[in-house]
Amino acid sequence: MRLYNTLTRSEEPFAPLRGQQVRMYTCGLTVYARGHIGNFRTFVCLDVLRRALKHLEGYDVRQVMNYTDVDDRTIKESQKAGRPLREYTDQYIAAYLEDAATLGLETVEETPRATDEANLRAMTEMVQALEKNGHTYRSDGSIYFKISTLPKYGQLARLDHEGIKPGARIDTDKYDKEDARDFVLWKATTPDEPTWDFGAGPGRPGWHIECSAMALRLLDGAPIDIHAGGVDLVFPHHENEIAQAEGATGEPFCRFWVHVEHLLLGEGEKMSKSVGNIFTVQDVLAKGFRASALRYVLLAVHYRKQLRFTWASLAQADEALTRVMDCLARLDAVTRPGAHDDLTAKVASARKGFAEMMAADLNTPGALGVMFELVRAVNAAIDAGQIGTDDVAAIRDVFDYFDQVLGVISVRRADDAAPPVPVDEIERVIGERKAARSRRDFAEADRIRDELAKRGIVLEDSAQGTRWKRK
RNA sequence: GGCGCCGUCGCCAAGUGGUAAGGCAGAGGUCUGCAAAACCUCCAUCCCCGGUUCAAAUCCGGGCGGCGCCUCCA
Repeated sequence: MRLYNTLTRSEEPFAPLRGQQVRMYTCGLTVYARGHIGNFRTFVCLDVLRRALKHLEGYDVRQVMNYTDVDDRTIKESQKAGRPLREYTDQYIAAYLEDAATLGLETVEETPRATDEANLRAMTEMVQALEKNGHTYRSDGSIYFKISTLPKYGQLARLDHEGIKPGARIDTDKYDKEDARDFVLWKATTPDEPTWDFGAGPGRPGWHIECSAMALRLLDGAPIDIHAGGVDLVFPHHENEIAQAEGATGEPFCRFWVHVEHLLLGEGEKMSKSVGNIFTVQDVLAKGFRASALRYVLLAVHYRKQLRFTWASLAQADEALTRVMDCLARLDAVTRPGAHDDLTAKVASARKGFAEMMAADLNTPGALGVMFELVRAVNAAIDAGQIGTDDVAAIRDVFDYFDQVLGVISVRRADDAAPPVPVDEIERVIGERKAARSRRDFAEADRIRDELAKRGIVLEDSAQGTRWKRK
C-alpha cells in the first residue's frame, strides 16, 4: 500500500517495521464537548486506514487513540459545570463512543486517557529525560522545552522561522517563555486546578507531552509506524511531539505521518467550536439523515482534500447508497443455479480494482466508483437473466469485501434495522394490499401504499412480490 | 509577511503525459394497474493566457479565484 507521508511530503510504500504488526497512534478528541462532524471526518478516514491495513493488507493492527481529558478547556468547562474533571470528561467519552458506534468505527486496541496514573508517570519520566538531556528550562513553576537545543526541530512542519513576521499571531506573553516557539511540557497549576506530582514537581501536563509519552509506552518504543490526525495538528502539536520523543530517546519517533484534511461548511469556513458553527453526528440524525449517509459523505472525497459539507451532499449520498442496497436486495430473487463467466470476470476485476484504489493512498472515491460499476453490471445481469445462485454468492462476497473497508453497507443495515413501522405490521399490511390488488381494487392498494409512505416505508411491486424498504 | 493546497458536467467527485471513472439531478425510451426500482440512450475537453512535447486536464511559467497553516483546534 502506498501512503502519503507528511514527513517527506511524498507518497511512499508502507510496510510495518516489526513483522506483520502495524503500530499506529491517532490523536483523539479533547473531551470538553461532543465531537463534531469535522472531528469525525478524521476519525472515519483513519478507521478506513486501519481497516485497509487489516483487511486488505492483512496486517495485525495495534492502534492507540487517546482522549485528552486535561487541558485549559476541559478544566475551564468542568469548573463552569461545577463537576470534577474526571466526571465531567467521562460524559464526553461516552458521547464519543456512542457517535463512533453510530458511524461504524471499529474499536481500537487502546484508548488511554491523559489523566490515567500510568500515563502521567510516563509523561513525568519523559520530562525528566528531557531535563537530563538539557532540552528544558524552568520558569515560574512550569517546565518548558527549549527548541534551540534540538537542531532538527521543524522537520515535520517545515516552517521558516525567519518568515514569521508581522501578521502572524504568536502567543507572546501568556507565559514567560525564552523563545516564542518554546512550549510547555509540565505546567504550573493554580490551587483550584487538578495537580499531579510524580517527580517533576507539582503541575499538569502540557498539551503535547501526553501523546509522545503514551505512544511510546503503549506501542513498545520508537519508532512507531504511523501517527495520524487532522492537518491542523501538524504544527505545533505533532512537531512538538517529535521534539519531545526524540529529545528524550534520541531515536526517530515515527516513520509515517498521516494527516486528514478539514471538513468545511458550505460557505467554506472551517467548523470550529469557538465560532459556534458546528454540527454533531446527533444533529445530522436529528435532521432525519441516516448515519450511513454521513459516513458515505465523509468517504466520498479523498482524505487529503478539503471536504465541503452540505445538506444536499447528505441527500445525494443517501440516494447513492440506496442504489447499492436495492441492487443487493434484488439478488434475493435469483433462484436459478449456476454461474456465468462474464459476471465471474466482472466480480474478479472489481475486487482487484477496489484493492488497487485503496492501495493508492486510500483512494476511497475511486473505490466507490469501482463498486458502482459492479452495481450496474449486476443489475444488467439480473435484467438479462444472466445470473445464477453461484454468481449471487460471489457478488455478496465481494460486497462484503468492499464493506469490510468502507463500512457503509453495514452501517446502512444498522440504520434500517429499526424501521419506523414494526416489521410484522408492514408484512400484515402488505398482505392486505395484495388481496386488494388481486381483486383489482387499486384504489385501496394505493391507499395502503400511500399510508405506509407517509410513515416512512416504501413499497415496490415486482414479479416476485412486494418488497418494502425504509424511505 | 512566510509556507502549502486546490480550481474537472447543474451539484458532488476520481483521473495527474496518450486522448475525460463513478454518484446525484435532468431528457427520451422499455417495463408496470399506477408508482417505484431496474435497464437502454443522451448529457464535459478539464478557470484564463503563454510554453515544453508527436501527444497535456495532467509538466513548466504567468495571471485570476477559493482555502489551509504560521494561534486553541480533527
